[in-house]
Amino acid sequence: MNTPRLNLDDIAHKAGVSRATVSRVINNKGYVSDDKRARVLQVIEQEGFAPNQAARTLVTKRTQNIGIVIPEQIDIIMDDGRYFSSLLQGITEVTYEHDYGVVLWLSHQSESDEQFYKRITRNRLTDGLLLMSATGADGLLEYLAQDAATPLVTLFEHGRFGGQTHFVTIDNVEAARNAVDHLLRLGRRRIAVITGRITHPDAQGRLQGYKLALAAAGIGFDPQLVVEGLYTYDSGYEGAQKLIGRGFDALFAGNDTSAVGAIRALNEHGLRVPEDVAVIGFDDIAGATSIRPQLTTVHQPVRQIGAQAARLLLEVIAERPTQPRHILLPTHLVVRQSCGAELASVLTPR
Amino acid sequence: MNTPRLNLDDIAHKAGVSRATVSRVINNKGYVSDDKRARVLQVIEQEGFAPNQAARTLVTKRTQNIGIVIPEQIDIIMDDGRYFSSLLQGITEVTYEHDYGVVLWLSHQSESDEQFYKRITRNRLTDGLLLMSATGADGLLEYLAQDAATPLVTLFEHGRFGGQTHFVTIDNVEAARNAVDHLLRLGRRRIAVITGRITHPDAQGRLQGYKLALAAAGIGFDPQLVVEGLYTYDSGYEGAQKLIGRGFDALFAGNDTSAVGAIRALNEHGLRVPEDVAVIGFDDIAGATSIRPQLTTVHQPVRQIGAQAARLLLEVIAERPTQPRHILLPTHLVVRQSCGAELASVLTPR
DNA sequence: TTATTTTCTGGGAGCGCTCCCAAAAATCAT
DNA sequence: ATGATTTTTGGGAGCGCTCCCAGAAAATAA
Repeated sequence: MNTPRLNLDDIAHKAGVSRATVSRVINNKGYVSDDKRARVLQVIEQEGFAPNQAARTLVTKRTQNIGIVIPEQIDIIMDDGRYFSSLLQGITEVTYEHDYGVVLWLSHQSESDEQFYKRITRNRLTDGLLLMSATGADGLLEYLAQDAATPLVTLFEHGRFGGQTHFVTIDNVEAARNAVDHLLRLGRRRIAVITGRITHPDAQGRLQGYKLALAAAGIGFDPQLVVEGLYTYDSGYEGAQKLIGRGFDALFAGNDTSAVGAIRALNEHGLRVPEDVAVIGFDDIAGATSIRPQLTTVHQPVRQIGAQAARLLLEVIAERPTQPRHILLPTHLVVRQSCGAELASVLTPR
Repeated sequence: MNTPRLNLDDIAHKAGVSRATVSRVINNKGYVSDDKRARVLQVIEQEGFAPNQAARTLVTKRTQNIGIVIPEQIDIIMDDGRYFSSLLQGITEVTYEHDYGVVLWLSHQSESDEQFYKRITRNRLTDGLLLMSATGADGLLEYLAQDAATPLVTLFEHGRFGGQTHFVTIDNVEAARNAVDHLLRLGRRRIAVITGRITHPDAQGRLQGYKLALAAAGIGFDPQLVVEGLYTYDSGYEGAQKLIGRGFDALFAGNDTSAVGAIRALNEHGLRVPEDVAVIGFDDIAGATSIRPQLTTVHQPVRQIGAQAARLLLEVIAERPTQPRHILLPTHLVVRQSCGAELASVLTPR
């Protein structure tokens, strides 16, 4: 039915050389004379030949694939469409360069972490895995992290197994320090925070950055101004409600979604943003520009995170390092309206 | 370094049978006595054995993978984060059941349609492809559609090669008919439309549904009330501007994004939504509930679209039908505020 | 020149599986 | 009982590749 595909022997025959020589040319290793190489390359080009990946995998034990593991609880993807596509673009940008394929693993409602883990792992379709961060995927991470045979890089630092795996994340401390610093420079002095779940390294880092900024400005830390949230709209809304009455002129939210919730609560209590309360969020989700006031927020270099993670994974696959590698990427503050920079006399450009 | 994985012979040996018998058990074909089958299954279970996929692929020529092809111009994904993840969940729901893997192909800025096509096609990592709809991916589709060796299903009907490929889409005619009918039942009589690019089957179908609804209500079709848009915010904004002055009391937008743009324009001209103009969008994007008034819109069964597409692809892989198969999925109208149903006396429940 | 090293080449084995085929065992028909 | 069928089993070939190894050819040294 289908024309059978050519194989190495066919190419070898057409080029008047042996199968082994063709293999050497394709893999660019071992000795092969210039004229034969040229001849082989020409035949390959002309026939549009590509070696059979399955046969290659069978002997080399390498699939030239990485897997992206997406636990069902893909919270952040839900918030922002561009997030996932940017990440994917970053990842494939690198896999493309290195001629790797990408396979996707989504967990399925009906399966346990263990089943999911086995499904991913058994068929050996991949040389390594990229685990998308998701709260609630701890069980899965545990399986994955303990399986030394499967190179693993996580996107963002993960709760329990945090430091033990390779990961790429953003510099949360610095990002938060910067954001809070911005508020301070705008003259705000009572800065409240709605954090993420505080067991999470991200949330911890952001809180620490907040403290550092205050300390640098000689302002005491007031635990009354810190509320733990969940990165959800509702937790932002409720967090702001708790804070009202404690007296604050600025709010640093753990993420944009909770910032939006908080702004809603503030407005309902007659507090204007940014006049009465300056607000800064985190993530720079797509919706950040469509709410009023437009949200000042910390922009994450999502595409680069993906690219770096892929790059790191390929390194791990090649080098099998024993020490965990961690990459921190810088963020930048996107100043819009909610921080009140436009109102203030002291402006921080850029 | 790594413990070598077990192979069929190992399992055969442990179970006291031959390799061929183990294969028969695993693939559930051919004769094998009950006791041997049981013995083999037990050993497989106990050893956590899974056959080497590469070796299987090598001989069967089947990869047990489908590919999802995502052209760079992933417009709709950008609009709505839930869209892509829902689609993916639908797809993987089916591949999971049928024990298929999913590999991802994103096009890369620097490569031509032809290069992308070859990259996807050469390595033969997949048994078939799912092409994500994207305006501007016509060139790619052309390559793919002409390659009879690669089973292809497109998500939504695609412009030029429209009917020639297998596809899954929604019933645009019916959806639009329904939406316009809703407006009519609310007493609106002058219903304007901002379409998508009219060369696109989706847009054509929606326009046709509009006409059918008008005809059924005995209302003449006024070409003055039809404006071609591009599914973008700006085109919605501009489309509404063009319409203003032509006299209309309702607007059916080609999608939510352009509906939002249109509402903006209407408001700027002092027209209230829904009091002066009732608006209905299409897609039910995540943001539809966060704008004011909340958008009445046509909800697409995204997850089902993904699932059906995957199912169809598996069928095509198995049966290689010569006639193109088309699946139309029903939509439903989500009544919120922008259509003014709350104001009207005549209400259509559901 | 011959001996030695370096470069180049092809044949063979084997990765782990499926599938074909022939033979053995069990079942049925006569 | 005997032969004809049906069920069950294992061995062998081969999918297309990489890699090892032995030998040929070319380059260099003596």
